This record gives sequence, C-alpha cells and structure tokens, in this order.
Amino acid sequence: MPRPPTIDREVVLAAGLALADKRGLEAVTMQAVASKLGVTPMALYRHVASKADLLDGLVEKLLDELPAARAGSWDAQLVATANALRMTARRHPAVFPLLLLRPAITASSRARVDRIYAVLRSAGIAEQHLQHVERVISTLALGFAAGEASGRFPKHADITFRTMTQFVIAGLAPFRSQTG
Amino acid sequence: MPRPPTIDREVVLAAGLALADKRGLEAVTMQAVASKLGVTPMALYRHVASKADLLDGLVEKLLDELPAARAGSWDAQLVATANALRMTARRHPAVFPLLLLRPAITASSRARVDRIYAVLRSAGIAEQHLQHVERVISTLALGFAAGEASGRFPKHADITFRTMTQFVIAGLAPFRSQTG
DNA sequence: ACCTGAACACCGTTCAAGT
DNA sequence: ACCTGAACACCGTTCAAGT
Repeated sequence: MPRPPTIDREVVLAAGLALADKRGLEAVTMQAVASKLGVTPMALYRHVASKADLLDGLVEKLLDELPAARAGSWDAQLVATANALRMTARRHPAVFPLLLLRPAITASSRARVDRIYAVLRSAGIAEQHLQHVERVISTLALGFAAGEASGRFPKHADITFRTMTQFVIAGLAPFRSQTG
Repeated sequence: MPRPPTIDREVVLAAGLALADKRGLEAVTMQAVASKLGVTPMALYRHVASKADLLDGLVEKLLDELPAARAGSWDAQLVATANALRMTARRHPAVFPLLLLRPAITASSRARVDRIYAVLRSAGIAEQHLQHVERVISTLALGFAAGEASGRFPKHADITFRTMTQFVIAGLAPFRSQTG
C-alpha cells in the first residue's frame, strides 16, 4: 500500500546542515533533524542508514558546494581553489573540519583531485611528485580553512592566507621542471 | 569527614586516553572511563568539570608528550618538530585531530609557539612575517599528522612527509632576509 | 512504500545522601 | 572530602504495526 513520501534524503541532509550551521555539530541529533522536518526520528532511517551516514552526507554536500574550477594561470587557479575552500569553511564551520578526517581519495573527490593534478602539471610539476605535492598543498589549504573556521586564527587571518599563497608558490619551485 | 581519594585527575585522563587509543573517541564515555577505574560515573565529576573538560585534558596530555626541542640547524629542528607531531599522532590517532580545532595560542601552547618563533628567527625570517609563517607551517605539520592518523594517506605517507619537508624549506625562502 | 508507537540500551549530568 | 544511589532528560536504533 504505497504512500506519498513526505521527506527524502535531500531534505534530511539540508535540515542537518542548517542545524549544524546554526547551532553546531552536537546539535545535529536524529530527534532535532526529525523535529525540524515535522516527522518522528524513526522516519529518518528510511533515508539515511545511520547518524554516521547522515554526517557523511553533510560532508558530501559541502563538497558539492565548491564552485567548478576557473580558467587562469596555474597559480591563480590554486589560489582560487584555496579561497573556495575557505568560503565553504566559513559558511559551514562546524561540518568543515570533518573533511580532514576522511580518506583523501573517495569516488566523489577523485574528480577534484584530478583537477588539481592538471593544474600542477601545467605548473611543470614532474609526474613522480604529483601525488605528494597535491597532498601537501591540499593538506595546507584544508588545514587552514578548518583552522580558521574553528577559531584558531582569531586575528589577521587574511594576512596569513596571503602568506600561505606566497609560501605555496615558492614551495613548489623545487618540484617544477618547466615553466607553465 | 575526609576520605582518602581513590582517583585523581591524572588517572582519569590516563584512563580516557587509553580508551581513546584502543577503541576510538566515541568509546570515551563517562561510564566507560569510570568502569575502567572501578568507580561510578558520578565520581569523575570531582576531577573533571564535564566531558568536554575531559577531552580537553586528553589534548593537553598529547601536548605534554611532545619532546623538548633538540639542538641543530633550523631546518633540522623544524623537521624534528614535525616528526615529533607525527609520532604523537600515530600513538593517539583518535585524539590528535582535536588539536586542529583549538585556538592556536593557549597558555600551554604559548611556549611551544615561542620555540618555533626562535627557530624561524634563526632561519632569517623577518619579524613581520613570523606569526603568519608560523601559522602556515604549523597548520601544515598538524594537518599532515592529523590526516595521516585519520587514514587519509593510506599509501606512501613517508614520501609525502619528505616532500613536505622539502616544500617547507623552499616555501620559507621568500621570507628569509639572511642565512641562519 | 513510508511513517509511527512503543521499547531498549545507553548517554551526560544533578543532587541529596552516605562515610 | 570523596564516592554512591537514585533520578532526569536525552540519545541512537530496533521492530512490529498502521495506512
């Protein structure tokens, strides 16, 4: 005896994200999410496998929010990517740090990593350094954004960001074989 | 009517850390910690203000574990510090990532940051760049250690670490005014 | 197919009471 | 001073039942 669905995974995740943004990660309980949707907590289990799955879904939503890569020189592209991460971290400070706790290569992140590889290639990074250089600069960009979102840099975060971009350009130098 | 204390803050934190190391952060419950000590959960509240205070105490214990800085060239000292963070992260993979969520300057971390400042000065970093450069390299070292501990780099983490050290040395170049 | 009611084992935390 | 017993409001999750 079918029934018209009143909620779906998308609205469950949206409600969870809104709750996390407004009142922090610990405010994201099955009961709070359900109540926001006018439904009982048990209804959520048809759309998310567990609370851990719900939190995973929130992280996915953050990644989906990142803008597509822009054109420009390789260094401008790297800065734009780091900046996009930073903006997303500011919108979702409670959820963002979870990004650092996930495997670097998931199905959904693969395309994004490949994009960075392409940018690094155009910067002249040799193939054997690609994976490691990508990890280093991604760790730095993610770590900075997560740190800022967590209040680690209460003052002068903008200057630290600028310092970071200069630092990255110079740090890449030993790994570049040709100008891009 | 005084009683001899059966537990103190130190053993509460030690029990919590052991639990986190063995079974993860979510295994650290007041009941589990208490049971490990042969005591009721309510007994813990005389020694820690709350569960959040307990977790804060675990992070402090990790910091206390870091070895004192060693002598050597500035670059060797930076590498040694990053390596010490990495070893601590491996011993305590569940707790370590919490470090990235804390303010960079707390009373207890102040001395450590000052030590890095001294090393960076001896590398010839100009005074106006000191704070920002320190934030950048600390974010990178912490982020890498936390990422590795969380399983972000399942393969070739050692090579990535070496890449990171080269990257940092080169990244510092634009901020150095004299050889140290 | 989708949601609910009732139930379970657990959680952090309080407060008054015991020694 | 320090720990306990009893209690409270909450948590995630299950399962059978309703529509």
